[in-house]
Amino acid sequence: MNDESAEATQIGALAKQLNITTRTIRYYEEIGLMGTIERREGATRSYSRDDVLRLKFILKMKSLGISLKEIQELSDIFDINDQDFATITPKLIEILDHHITRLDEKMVSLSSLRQDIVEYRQRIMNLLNEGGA
Amino acid sequence: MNDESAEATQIGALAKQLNITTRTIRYYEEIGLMGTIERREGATRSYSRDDVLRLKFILKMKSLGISLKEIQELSDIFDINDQDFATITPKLIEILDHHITRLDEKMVSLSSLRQDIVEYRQRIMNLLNEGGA
DNA sequence: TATGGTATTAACGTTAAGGTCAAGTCAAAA
DNA sequence: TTTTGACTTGACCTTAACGTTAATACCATA
Repeated sequence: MNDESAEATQIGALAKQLNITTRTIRYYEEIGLMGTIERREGATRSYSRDDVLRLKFILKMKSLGISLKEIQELSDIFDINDQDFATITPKLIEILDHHITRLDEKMVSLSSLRQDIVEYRQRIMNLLNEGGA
Repeated sequence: MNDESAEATQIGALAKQLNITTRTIRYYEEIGLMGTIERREGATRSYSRDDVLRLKFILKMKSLGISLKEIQELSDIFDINDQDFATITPKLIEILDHHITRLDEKMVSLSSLRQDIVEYRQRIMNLLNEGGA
């Protein structure tokens, strides 16, 4: 029960806590999303409180529909600036704004698609009625 | 210039006409979307007017966001009923309606996602302002 | 006859985000 | 001592809709 291990978590417990699989956590590390994770006795990953916060942040972004590739951009800034909140915030805002714009575009596109389908559906119904009359 | 070849098209010309690639046309045949295509001299595909109509229908469905898998359901009915319009129409309408429903759900979901992002964005801005004050 | 243009099939490559083995290590418990 | 349970890396599998390349064949033209 020393100060260091008191906070440190292993991958299995962390996965359970966040309701994801260990594969997912390792994958995020694999693609460079998690920075460097310390190893116990050189093998087992040991997650510090900061690591956990970072992972939670990644999951939060994901839940907002941000792709892992985009999260990587933020993650890079995390690495460079060592979690300086004021530094990453502008980039974060930028990404969120960009995403909002994309969502707006997507909704317009879906709405137009819906209209097309409804019209096509109507034409088919008309054809069917003409044929039956 | 006999009656049969007058209508028949080769794959390259057809692709150019519809602005898709030959690979796409062969792929549709590969996954059973196109039924059986006749071969000239046993090798080269020869597309009849009906084949072209069928391909155009597939592209129309695709442009409405219907997946190839869903189009297959219709295609199966095409094969069984030999292009009987009145027979495939109910299924077509059903698929279109289903798709409209899915679009509606998707739009609701995107809208809610947008709300989440806006709120998260706001919280970040607040944090930044508090930190700066 | 050589070249160019079209066609054919087969089969691997691509993207995203992990899932699913396989085979191995290591420590605690029975 | 053997088994269990957690961890490790590596590597192939998945979905959709084709793209791309390879190797081959046919036909017409210069």
